[in-house]
Amino acid sequence: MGTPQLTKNQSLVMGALAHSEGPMSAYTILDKLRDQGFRAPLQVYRALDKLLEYGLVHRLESLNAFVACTCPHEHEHDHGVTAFTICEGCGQVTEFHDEAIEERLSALVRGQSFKTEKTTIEIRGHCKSCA
Amino acid sequence: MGTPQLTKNQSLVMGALAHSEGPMSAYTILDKLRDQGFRAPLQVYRALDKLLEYGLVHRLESLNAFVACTCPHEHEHDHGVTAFTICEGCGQVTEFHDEAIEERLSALVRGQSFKTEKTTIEIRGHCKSCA
DNA sequence: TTGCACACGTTATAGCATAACGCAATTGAT
DNA sequence: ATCAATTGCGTTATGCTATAACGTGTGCAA
Ligand SMILES: [Zn+2]
Ligand SMILES: [Zn+2]
Ligand SMILES: [Zn+2]
Ligand SMILES: [Zn+2]
Repeated sequence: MGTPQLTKNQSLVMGALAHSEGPMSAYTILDKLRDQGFRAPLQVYRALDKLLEYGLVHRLESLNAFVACTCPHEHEHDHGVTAFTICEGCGQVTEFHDEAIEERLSALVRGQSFKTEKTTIEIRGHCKSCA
Repeated sequence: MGTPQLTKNQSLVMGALAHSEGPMSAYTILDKLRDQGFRAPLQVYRALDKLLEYGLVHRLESLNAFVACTCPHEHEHDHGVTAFTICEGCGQVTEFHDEAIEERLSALVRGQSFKTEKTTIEIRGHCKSCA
């Protein structure tokens, strides 16, 4: 299955994230959308749940925040393991993917007979400009 | 250098984590330590900050929880990148380290001229018993 | 003695996330 | 068409996670 038509709330949240420079918390999104009628956190969280499910948005666990997916290709397939660099200086987040890491992690985890459902890789530090 | 003598609060928090089967949130730790005189979250968070700094404890970003480090060796050196498998069924957390992943990530990040300060790798899924 | 660093205690507040209720619109049988 | 199931939506209330800001006491060095 691909991505279904987004509902109004989902589109608004997606738009807010897509036009944002960096990651946003759910409450920041809420504040951005008050003028479009948003009143309560659940409106944001429910939209985010769907967008995460569709793979249009990623959650940054170490930030309790969300970013629009920056994958170039269409979102009609699982894009395996996603990793992020997160600059503590300017807040810039860069998404990247790597087969080698994915396979190495997969092998290690197989050794534990562990069944992976979701992998989080987040690298905090400073980007080139903020070094 | 190395790990200084722990204060009373730090020892209590460390003990609670070391004797726990799985990860604990700061508030769960607080509840476990009420009988030893803990009254407020900050008592826990301040101790955790130090224990994290000394490398005796790890924070699980995807759980907002903490675990005692299970590294076999002494804690007198940085143990590079730490990764975890986290079972959604039984809560079991397994810490592991891998040079190959560390170097691959390091190379990828160097390509962005990014300076790493902290790396988070957490794999959620189900362990052998909970498959 | 004075100043500093550090741990500690307490109260209050900020920030993140979900439970539980009810309603409305959609879909897809029967 | 009708009914049931699903899904999205709005609202209120609540719970969980983390830190700000203040003051105290202790140990140690200048
Ligand atoms: Zn992506
Ligand atoms: Zn930067
Ligand atoms: Zn460790
Ligand atoms: Zn398990």
